[in-house]
Amino acid sequence: MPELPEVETMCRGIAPLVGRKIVAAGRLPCQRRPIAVTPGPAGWKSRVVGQKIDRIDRVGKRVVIVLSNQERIVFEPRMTGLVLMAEPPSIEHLRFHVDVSTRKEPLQLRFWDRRGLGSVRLYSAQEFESAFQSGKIGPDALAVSPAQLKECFAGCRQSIKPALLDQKRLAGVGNLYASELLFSAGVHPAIRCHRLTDKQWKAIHKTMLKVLRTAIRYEGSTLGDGTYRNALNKAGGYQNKHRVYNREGLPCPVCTTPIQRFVQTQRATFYCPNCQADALGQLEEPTSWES
DNA sequence: CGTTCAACCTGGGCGC
DNA sequence: TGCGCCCAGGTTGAAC
Repeated sequence: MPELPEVETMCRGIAPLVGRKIVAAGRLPCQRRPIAVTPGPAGWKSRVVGQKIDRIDRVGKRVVIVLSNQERIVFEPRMTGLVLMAEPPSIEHLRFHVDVSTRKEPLQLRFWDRRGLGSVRLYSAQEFESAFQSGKIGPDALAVSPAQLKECFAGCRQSIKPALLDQKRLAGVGNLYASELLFSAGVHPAIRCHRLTDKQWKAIHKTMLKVLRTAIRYEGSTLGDGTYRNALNKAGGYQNKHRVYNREGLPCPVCTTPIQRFVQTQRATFYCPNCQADALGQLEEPTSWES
């Protein structure tokens, strides 16, 4: 679930931890398969306890805790992981925690993950540098200029929607926001990158920033299963603003044409066949993306 | 090299 | 009520 807006909300939610000192860290006993923690919990204590939290960064869809010794704790929520300071939705899915000291009362930083596809990893400064250097992950979706955005997809012949999900090209956009931003840009999700006009790239850039920033303001999207929560275990609000995602058959908010759903590289895509029509004839294979 | 697909997991929703 | 199947915000690595 968590895409850029949700992960950004997690980062902002745990900002009160900055400047405080870690007093304990470890994987909690869990009846489920334990979350992937690298290195093993035993190796954590000597490297983490006593360190101050200098800063909290976001790298694409990951939360990065920067410690005073320059090591990094990286939370990768994947589909259902949550970074919490509040009580978790259910205790049996709580798989990792860090206790952080404070003058008044202790705070806890927890990683909760229902499906357990996420991970927690501790990196040395050097390991972090090489793991997230350019080439391994693209520039952040909120930080690119229109020209840089186009450059991210230079030479790409893939359809735009699945291409937007490629974190090596551009970091942060996921399945939900890809559909939403292409709708706002009026661009058909199956048009191949190399056929997009400069005007369309500019529209994609503009609507990408707008959609992501607005979603951050609403603290992300909590879908029907209610899994996504901010750091204080509160649901987001952007799901009420979705214009095409999960709205198959419902009227387009602009033209009332029924929203359509189809599958691209195993992921659901939602779009309006009227607002995102192939007006410029850029779809070379008109039937390949159907059904 | 690009793309396709199964796999990693849990649980909600649906049809029968 | 229950069972089986399909679906889900992401990512990886193997197989074409």
